[in-house]
Amino acid sequence: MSGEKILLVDDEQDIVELLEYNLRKEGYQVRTALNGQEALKIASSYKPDLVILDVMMPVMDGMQTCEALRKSPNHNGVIIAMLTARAEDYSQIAGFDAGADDYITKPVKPKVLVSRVKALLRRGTSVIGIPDENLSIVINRDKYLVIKEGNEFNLPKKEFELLNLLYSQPGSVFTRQNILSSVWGDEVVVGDRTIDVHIRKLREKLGSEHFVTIKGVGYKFQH
Amino acid sequence: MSGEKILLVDDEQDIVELLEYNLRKEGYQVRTALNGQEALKIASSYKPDLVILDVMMPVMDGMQTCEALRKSPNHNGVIIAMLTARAEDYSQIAGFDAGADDYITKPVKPKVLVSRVKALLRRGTSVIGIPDENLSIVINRDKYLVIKEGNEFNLPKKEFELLNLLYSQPGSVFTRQNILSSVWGDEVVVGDRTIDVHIRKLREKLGSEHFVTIKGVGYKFQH
DNA sequence: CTTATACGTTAAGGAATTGTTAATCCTATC
DNA sequence: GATAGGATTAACAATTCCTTAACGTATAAG
Repeated sequence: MSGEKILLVDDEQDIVELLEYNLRKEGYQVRTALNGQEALKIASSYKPDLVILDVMMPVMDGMQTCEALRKSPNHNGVIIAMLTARAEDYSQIAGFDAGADDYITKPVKPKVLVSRVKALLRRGTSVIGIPDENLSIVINRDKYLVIKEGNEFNLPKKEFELLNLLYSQPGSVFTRQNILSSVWGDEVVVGDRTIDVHIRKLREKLGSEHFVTIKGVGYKFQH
Repeated sequence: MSGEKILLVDDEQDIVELLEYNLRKEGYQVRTALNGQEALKIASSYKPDLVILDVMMPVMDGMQTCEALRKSPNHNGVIIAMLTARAEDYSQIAGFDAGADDYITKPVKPKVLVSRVKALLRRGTSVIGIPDENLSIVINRDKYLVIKEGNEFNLPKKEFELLNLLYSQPGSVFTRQNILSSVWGDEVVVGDRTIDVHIRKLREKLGSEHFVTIKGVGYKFQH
């Protein structure tokens, strides 16, 4: 048994206990949280492989939590499963769009959940990368900080978000369209050269070797 | 649009057509089969990235097909989603035990299926990135990279897309017409020598042994 | 051998995309 | 409402890449 780490987040104590018991029985490490805020706090030190998130929660709901996790570079590659009582389409789609990997409807029987978890982790483990070692550039999203070779930088908002996006999947190309909708949002219209100018500033501050242009396609970050 | 290959297997013609239409609209390549036996036959040449399998089918059901696919070394890493009208637990578990990656209950609305497919492939593509040792040339579409004997190449857009097309079905011949409409699009008109020049550049960079001319017909890629 | 047809090669021009700079427009904060 | 830092734009430069034209080569048919 591999003992992958699972973070289980639901505001209903009964459900949490039931599912926790069943997951532990299968050999997983389990920690729990009662809302999204608590979940994020735990996740930052616990580094779970899989997060099971209830959609309906007080304080911070599953969707918000999911987005927060996806945006955080500390949780790169984490698998997220959403748990909800509502089987309606729009909520499923919203869940996936927030970056969830799976969507499980409540009530869920323990055996079913365990099966689902197994399937997710089976796929996931091959993805989970080698831990980052001496990376020259590190992002601290909480503090809105970039650390390059020990020196801290304070980037302006847009630059930071652009960096954060590219950094979230180092090596992968983001199209201009991707970048626009992630950093600027779909409704905003900005000129053609706006992205370039921000890229330029990042190159100036962090070194142009990290930002690769794929002409006609987009940009990517590399360490 | 990435154009991953999906094999859709269901014995109900109506459902197949509906889902096929919706998946194609999202830019996926789709082929269909009406039972498991047919599915295996198609899969062996088509090499799908994702197989969507109905559980209840004549001739060879989804479970058997799933197991067969998992056992076959030709379909290493393929993602399998099961589709069934029954939401009961035991069938879900049986499905997962046969090695399915996801489980979708019918009736499924097209939008929901598409979301599910996206989530599955999102996770899947990052797995595909691990180079297959035996292959001298590997394409990583996310990173817009070609890896030849461990060395990474950054190809210009058109060259990359041409390679990507030929590479999608190694050994199969693509006619000039095929190539033009896939890489350049149907409305664009380009001169007679344009394709040749791009092929030449690919041969220069990756070795001419990989690009075979079939005179009067077209080109094919071979490892 | 000649001719026709399809593909190969090369280099140059132009088209398209991106880089750069500086000025201007915002927006939050005092 | 003044100010400062950030965001955006416009104009132009630079670069890369795509396409083409012209010519070369190969193969098969008459």
